[in-house]
Amino acid sequence: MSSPDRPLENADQQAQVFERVRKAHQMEATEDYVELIDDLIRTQGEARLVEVAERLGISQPSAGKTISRLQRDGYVTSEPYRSIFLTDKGKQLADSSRERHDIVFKFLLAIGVSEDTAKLDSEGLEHHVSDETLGVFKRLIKQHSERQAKK
Amino acid sequence: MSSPDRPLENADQQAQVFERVRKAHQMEATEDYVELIDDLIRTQGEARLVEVAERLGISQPSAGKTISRLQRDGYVTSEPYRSIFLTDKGKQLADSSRERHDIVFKFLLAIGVSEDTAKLDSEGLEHHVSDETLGVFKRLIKQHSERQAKK
DNA sequence: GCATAAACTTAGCCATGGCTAATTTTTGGA
DNA sequence: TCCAAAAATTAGCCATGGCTAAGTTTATGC
Ligand SMILES: [Mn+2]
Ligand SMILES: [Mn+2]
Ligand SMILES: [Mn+2]
Ligand SMILES: [Mn+2]
Repeated sequence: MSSPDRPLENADQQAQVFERVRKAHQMEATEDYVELIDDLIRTQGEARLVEVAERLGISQPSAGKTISRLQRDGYVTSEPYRSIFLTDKGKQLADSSRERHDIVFKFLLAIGVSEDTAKLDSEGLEHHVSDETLGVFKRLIKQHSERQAKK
Repeated sequence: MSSPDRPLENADQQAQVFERVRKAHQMEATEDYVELIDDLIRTQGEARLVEVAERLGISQPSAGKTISRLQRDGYVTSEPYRSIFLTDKGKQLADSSRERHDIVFKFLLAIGVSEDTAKLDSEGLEHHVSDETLGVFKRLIKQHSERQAKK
């Protein structure tokens, strides 16, 4: 019942792979928050903590603590009891995160995954896709839409 | 410079998406550890903490603490100063994790991603791929290998 | 305009997963 | 055999990201 013998790869190389995943996870909350805050500002005119917490499915104090960290790290500004604003740095990260998220989502649709599943999977996948892979995704999205147009 | 107006989705739905990502992250360390431990047992005859830590790129105490948790949760057994063994539950998780990891890796190769990037990306992506998406990946891997054979 | 409700903050708890320094146990070579 | 090196453990630190309970501020509706 054993799989084919994969020889172990070099230990250092493998360590670098795991290190990269840890780095991605470090940025994950930041990316999801700024993307969500930007969405709320666009559609509601402002981003309130209560709405951020509700959409993330966590408590207000939990969301508030992370917002404080984002402020500390220069992604957002916010005065006590007021709504949340993105800094330039935060807006830039929101834009690039949304773009990447959209590409992953559309790619999943293009290869035949359902809307619901694509929405679920892309929320986690987006943070682990390299630029190289993203480029391949974009190419296949384009091919798919061209195929659709021709039909 | 604004993107097309995406209306906000339902808050509850969105919360469920994020909740699913949090669940996936809860399992992530467990899956990576049991997969690695299984690889070490297959190729080295045993899994030593020193090797687990080296390959994850973390300190021995950090790896040891997580191994304790895996033991507490029934994935591994290990006596003090001895090597690490997988329980049936751990072996099953290792097998299914490796299988999923391999599918993601081979899928990336099939769509034209380089070996190095596929190795990097698949280590993070694997934990966020649903069964539905995995099925699509498998289909496309098969199509690709058939195309290769025909050529 | 005032009372109540909603929003937010504060305080304090917990688990996970990193770390270093110091100690203990095991192992292997002279 | 025994001693030094390697492996593992213990202790104690930290950041992140969850939580609840309780208090404060702001907004709302009568
Ligand atoms: Mn996103
Ligand atoms: Mn996300
Ligand atoms: Mn894996
Ligand atoms: Mn992994």
